[in-house]
Amino acid sequence: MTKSALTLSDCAPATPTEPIARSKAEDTANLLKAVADPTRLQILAIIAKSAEQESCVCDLTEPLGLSQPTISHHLKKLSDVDLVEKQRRGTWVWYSLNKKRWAEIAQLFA
Amino acid sequence: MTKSALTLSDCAPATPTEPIARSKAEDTANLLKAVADPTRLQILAIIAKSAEQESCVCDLTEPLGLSQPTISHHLKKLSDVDLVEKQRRGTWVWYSLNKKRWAEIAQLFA
DNA sequence: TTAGTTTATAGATGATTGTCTATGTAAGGT
DNA sequence: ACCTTACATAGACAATCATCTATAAACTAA
Repeated sequence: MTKSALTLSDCAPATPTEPIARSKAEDTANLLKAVADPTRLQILAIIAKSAEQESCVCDLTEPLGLSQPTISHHLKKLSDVDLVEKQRRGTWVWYSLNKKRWAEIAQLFA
Repeated sequence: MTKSALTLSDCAPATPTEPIARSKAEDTANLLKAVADPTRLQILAIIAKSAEQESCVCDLTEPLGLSQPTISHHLKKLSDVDLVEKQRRGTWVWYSLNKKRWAEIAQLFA
């Protein structure tokens, strides 16, 4: 069998290792769920486009037209799967992309 | 500004084109939602691994331990975003990957 | 300490989703 | 025609989720 373009082979349940494959599929799904939301895609795009490749919460509320707690909620989702990193500088918290994690997603579809 | 690794730039809301960027982000999110589910990841992996790179519904129910309607439901989700293609041969319906669509996802994270 | 600013958390709510059972539809065989 | 097999659709239900308002927490500056 030739190697397929799909790099999700381990998600397939071979009978003896079924629970392992399932939990791996769940991990991957959790990561993808974090990016499978229009608002979070916009957040990531804004961060990537911004001058220093980082944004604070207050930079995001106005362009996205959402409340501050909602933005914080989305950033937490992204942070929970390690797709963004946060850094406090004084009163502000700056969020930036974790490019390594981003590349891991790309690898899933390579 | 150098080109970033993020290829989702159009999701960022530049003030005058905000609704357009939003709808593009929604389209992308819909595509990603289709793969952001552990069962559907397993389905895709099983199809990719199988001999002729295609599976019928009945090939999936047992290894995944789910009912036939549930499998059909997931295949419809994948089919709705054009990630799998269906082909009826007699009583069976064979599902295969749409590799072009798969590559489009890869491109999002390139 | 007090006030002001920025971010996080808690709780509520309506919408979406993954799953099931029950039933319908399509195709093949007797 | 009838039965069987494979798949799709409809409806129900519990769980998850995106959003809001209200409030707490962290930090700065007088």
